[in-house]
Amino acid sequence: MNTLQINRLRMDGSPELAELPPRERIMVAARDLFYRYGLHPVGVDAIAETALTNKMTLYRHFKSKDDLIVAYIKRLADEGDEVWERIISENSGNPEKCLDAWVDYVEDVLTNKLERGCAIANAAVELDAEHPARAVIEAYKSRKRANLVKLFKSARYREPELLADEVFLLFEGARINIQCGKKGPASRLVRMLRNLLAAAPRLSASKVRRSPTIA
Amino acid sequence: MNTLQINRLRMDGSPELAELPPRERIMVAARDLFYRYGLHPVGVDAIAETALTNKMTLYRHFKSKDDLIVAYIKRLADEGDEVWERIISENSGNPEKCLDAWVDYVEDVLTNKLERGCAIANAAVELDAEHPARAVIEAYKSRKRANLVKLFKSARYREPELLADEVFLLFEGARINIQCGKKGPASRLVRMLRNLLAAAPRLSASKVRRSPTIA
DNA sequence: ACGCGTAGGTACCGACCGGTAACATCCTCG
DNA sequence: CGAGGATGTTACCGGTCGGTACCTACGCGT
Repeated sequence: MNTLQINRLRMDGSPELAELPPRERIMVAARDLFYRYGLHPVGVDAIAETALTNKMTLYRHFKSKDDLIVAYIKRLADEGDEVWERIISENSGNPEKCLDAWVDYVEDVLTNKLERGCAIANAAVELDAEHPARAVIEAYKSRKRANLVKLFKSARYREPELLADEVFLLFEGARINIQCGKKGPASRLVRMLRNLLAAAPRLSASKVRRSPTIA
Repeated sequence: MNTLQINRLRMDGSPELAELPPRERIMVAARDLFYRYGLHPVGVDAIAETALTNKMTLYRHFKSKDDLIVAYIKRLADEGDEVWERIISENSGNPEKCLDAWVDYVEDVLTNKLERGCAIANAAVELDAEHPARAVIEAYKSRKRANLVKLFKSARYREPELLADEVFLLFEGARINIQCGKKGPASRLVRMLRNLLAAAPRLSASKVRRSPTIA
């Protein structure tokens, strides 16, 4: 369709893109197009054009479209990890602040007008069971869940594993459900999350010498 | 014996598939292929062939692939509604039994070896915002959530809307997350669900004359 | 000045896809 | 029996897709 035109409009306003090295431009373009339109509908030509280059250059940096998809997923996973690390470091590992910051982040994600679900989960829906990107996806998702467990432990929740499962599934559910209507349960997740985290039972802090940190 | 298994049996030996009318054969084939491989990767030729017919007959019953996709989604939605109605009717609208039966159904779904998430949610991931099937999808998902609210109300939960949102998102999250690894939080959803439903506060039953029913 | 690696541009290939035309066949019902 | 409608079969069209060959042009270090 007019995929290219729509996207070129949006990319025009970014003067920095033209100054990035070709491989990076391709990554940026792929990230944008794959997320907005899905993996299958977006062709390599469209990515190359959006990246202000051509298909040949794309194939000099990625040996196939599948290879580019793997790189795309890895990039997403890296960015997700960075977001988490930033949340931890910006709050000096203080569990309460981290919790608040993470919920704020969730709120940001869910209220984003362009939200179309978790790009990684969406990719999992589109990719068949044998695709090399699946390993990256599974590792990432289990890492995310482990991060929550660690945070809940440091916040001294009584059942950090259970709480992590719950919070994780709620978030995942919200991100998939938002694609089935913006006014559904997803729009109420943040409130649920704050209530849940406030109400979940914790260990008493009486025996703690110093305030625990997650980092 | 849930619907998935029933349907898989129908596909496996496919003894009766050959005796179905062409349009129905196409619907069965589309249902199987679309779910297993996604909307985009499955071509109309493949569907026709699986349906023991050809592309021409397919196009005599559906004016386009998109039209077939809409019919596919509608069929899924109808089947989902039927599952719910069966749960209600088979338990005579008794809220407690309905709750148990629904959780059992969830367990069936999540432990099915072929589980690849909610077919309707997966379709939402693959379809762009203007696709005619989206209306069907949104209506279905909001109906599912409404069903839960009604059930929780009749079971006299204190906050049926909140609980419905929570349970709904947990289930949705589990079905998407199972595609990112079978050993993740999704595998523990059923236990979470039973605990949640057992622990959630209810209204006292003192003033109730007769046992309430959902139907 | 030179050479070399990287990038841009164009043209092309074979495969596949959604969709259609035209025709043969079969079943049913009058 | 005969006619009409639904189905099967083949071939085809135009477009797109992933991927490649080939050549040019620029930049950079020596």
